[in-house]
Amino acid sequence: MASKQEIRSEETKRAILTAAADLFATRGFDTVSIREIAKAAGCSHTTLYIYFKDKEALLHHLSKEPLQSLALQMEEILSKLGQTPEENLREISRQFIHFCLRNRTMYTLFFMIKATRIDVEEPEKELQTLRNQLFGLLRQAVRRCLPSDIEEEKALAQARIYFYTLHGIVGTYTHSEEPLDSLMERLAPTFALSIDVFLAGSQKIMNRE
Amino acid sequence: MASKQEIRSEETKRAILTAAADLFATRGFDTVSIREIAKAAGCSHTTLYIYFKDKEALLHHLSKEPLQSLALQMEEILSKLGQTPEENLREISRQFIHFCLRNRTMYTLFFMIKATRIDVEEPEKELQTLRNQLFGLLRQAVRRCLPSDIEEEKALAQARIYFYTLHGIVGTYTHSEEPLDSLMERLAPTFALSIDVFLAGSQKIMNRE
Amino acid sequence: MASKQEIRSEETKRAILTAAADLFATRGFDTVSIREIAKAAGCSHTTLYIYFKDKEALLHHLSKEPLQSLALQMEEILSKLGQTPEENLREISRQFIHFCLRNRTMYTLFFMIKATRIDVEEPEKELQTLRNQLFGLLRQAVRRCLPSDIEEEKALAQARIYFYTLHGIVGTYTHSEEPLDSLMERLAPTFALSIDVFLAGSQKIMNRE
Amino acid sequence: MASKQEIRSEETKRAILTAAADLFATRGFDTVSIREIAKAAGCSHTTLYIYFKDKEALLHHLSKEPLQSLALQMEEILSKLGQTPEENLREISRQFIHFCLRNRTMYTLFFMIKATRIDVEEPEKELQTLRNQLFGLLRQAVRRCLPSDIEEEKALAQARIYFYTLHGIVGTYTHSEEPLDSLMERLAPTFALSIDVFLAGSQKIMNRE
DNA sequence: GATGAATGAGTCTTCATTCAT
DNA sequence: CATGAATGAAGACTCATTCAT
Repeated sequence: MASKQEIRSEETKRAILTAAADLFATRGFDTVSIREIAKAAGCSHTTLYIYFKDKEALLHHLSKEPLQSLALQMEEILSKLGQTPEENLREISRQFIHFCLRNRTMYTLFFMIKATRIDVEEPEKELQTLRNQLFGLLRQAVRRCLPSDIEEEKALAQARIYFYTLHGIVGTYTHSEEPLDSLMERLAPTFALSIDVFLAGSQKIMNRE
Repeated sequence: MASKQEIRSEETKRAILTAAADLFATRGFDTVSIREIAKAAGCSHTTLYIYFKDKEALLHHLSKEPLQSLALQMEEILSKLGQTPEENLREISRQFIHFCLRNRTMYTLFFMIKATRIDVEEPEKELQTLRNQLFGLLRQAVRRCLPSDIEEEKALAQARIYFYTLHGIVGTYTHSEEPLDSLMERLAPTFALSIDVFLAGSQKIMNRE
Repeated sequence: MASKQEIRSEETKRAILTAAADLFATRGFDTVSIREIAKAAGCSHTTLYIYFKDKEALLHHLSKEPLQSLALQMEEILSKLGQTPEENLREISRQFIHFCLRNRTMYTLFFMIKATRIDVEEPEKELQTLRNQLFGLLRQAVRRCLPSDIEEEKALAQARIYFYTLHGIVGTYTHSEEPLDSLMERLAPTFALSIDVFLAGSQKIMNRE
Repeated sequence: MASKQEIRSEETKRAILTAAADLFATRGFDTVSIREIAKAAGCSHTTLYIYFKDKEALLHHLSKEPLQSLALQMEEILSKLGQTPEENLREISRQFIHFCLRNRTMYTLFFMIKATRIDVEEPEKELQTLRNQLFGLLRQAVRRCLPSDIEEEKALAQARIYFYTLHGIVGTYTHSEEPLDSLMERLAPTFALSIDVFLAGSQKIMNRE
């Protein structure tokens, strides 16, 4: 069905994406040149421009898919029945952290990139939307672990604190050279503990007031 | 004692450092060009090379002093009498966060730069040492808030969790364009709350076990 | 006779030529890329190479036809009976100017391109020949308006002067963005006047001597 | 007085300008690359950017001076006493043609460049002004040769026709490879004759009406 | 006959850095 | 001590063109 050409094309595109993901992840967006990506992908740098209008277009393409699948997974977890909200938050956190560490640059790009500029075009807007969606989901997960009668303001503060924890964890290891598996094995308990500490502290303080 | 020349020389050097600090802080290390620094410092770009071997050397030089003074301040706080360990940790956290947000680029450079590579020369080693020292102080401050009989391993985990919170806070706002003052006014309570949540959660969990 | 394939092929070729003529005329030879032409012609850019060796080959091909038809028209006018030589020259001038302004790029290419280099291949030679033919016709038209007994040298000088006028008119408006129709409406009288001035002046001077 | 450095700098700048003028003149603005200019000037292409912000800046710089001096010369001639208007126009024409052929690209650039766009910045405006000034001077010179009581409209038409002649002359030989001197020697009489034809014709027609 | 894939040469431009003064 | 001059390496990107299908 798919002609040889189409296959080859698909391969090249995939090679570029893989190479770019890899390089962006290890070295950051700005530092990596298009020629490097091309070389890593085993093609000429001009070929890159056939598939992606821009270095930035490449980035957007690269980020959209994983982020969407992450959002999907998160929604799934959120809608699981038979879990306490706390278990739910733990699972969602675990998964979020794992995702971010597996897609290191993505992380930098998704969460640290300068907040929405107004003059940005479509593709960037799309990303921004996805980002907001993800944050919304996390916030929801946190909200459920808090007493339902607290003020919205306070819930927001707790969500922020939770984000700090996530961001802190991910940020700490984003630039580490340790492979993902070894990292997770070594620190997964600590990450889990982080969430537990947050939950315990958060609930104690909410009740205290 | 200091000849006129020496004074002038010192002035130029200082001008360069000030300009560089300013520019790095507002626009980031990579984005700022050496010529810009020189222009801002009111001297030729070649002059820069008289005082600093490198753009990077400039950065190292730039970071040393503030970091040292930070360490000093932290030590001071740590050695304060008449404070509970918790009050102590709150104060030290406040100060650390403030410092990091005031020296945004510095922060990125000090804390996110790839952990000590072996092939690195002197100046970077020095930074690394400072960095370790700072982390040691923070760790101490956390340790004091925990029951004194817990295993070292567990204390370390709590210190890590505390770091995550700090790193998360700082990382979240490092790239924000909001001026420091407005930022602090708006979020200082949330930052404080973060520490409280950590403390409450940490202690609850330590006792539970 | 012509198979379906041949017809289709012919259509594609025509589409390319039309598109190219259009683009060259409105935007100039250098500015237009081969991919643009292909897109405008509704085919792949590689297809272009089937029909034309080169971007330049395309141009030559493109110029040949209109130039030939121009030559034809000019010959027709020249052979008209019942016109004074002056009326003849006026008509031929009008037509020449109109042609040149309708085919702006062509003009640049036909009349301003560096005179025959020796190392040039066939197609360019052909163009050169056409060009010479056209000039010959114009020269003839001028010659007829002059006293028949003047030296050849002097007639040549007058022909040159006439060319200058034509070239000047066309050159002045070749790069104008004004549409052909509006341009002609606005300036046709001036163009006609130019020829009249030339004729009047030329004859006065020829007689004076 | 001028330090060695300043001299060298001046030399380089001059070399660049000379090379650029040369290349632009022979090959046109768009076709010439900055690297070529640099190579011809015997310096690195980056050096070029020290002296000129842009390829276009280079062009503007290149054009300003000669155009100004041309304007000056023309004004001088215009204000000469003891000449008939006709002699005046002849002299001014001679000089204008000579200038344009000596500064071939300049010519293309000054007279054929797309008429004032509104969004253009300072330097281009300056050029535009100069250009207009030159045209004004020529127009004046023509005006004086015409009966003083004719309508402005008609005078303008004559000025246009005169421009066509000039433009035609210059345009015809701009791309010629013949050296200026030989060219002038060969054709100066024809050029002079062109003006005479224009004058004779123009006056005859003006009187006839 | 027609096409998508791929490329190398080339465009302008910026930057950190060195050298002679 | 300080500087202007000059450079090479590198950046993103475009284009005409060829090859295998």
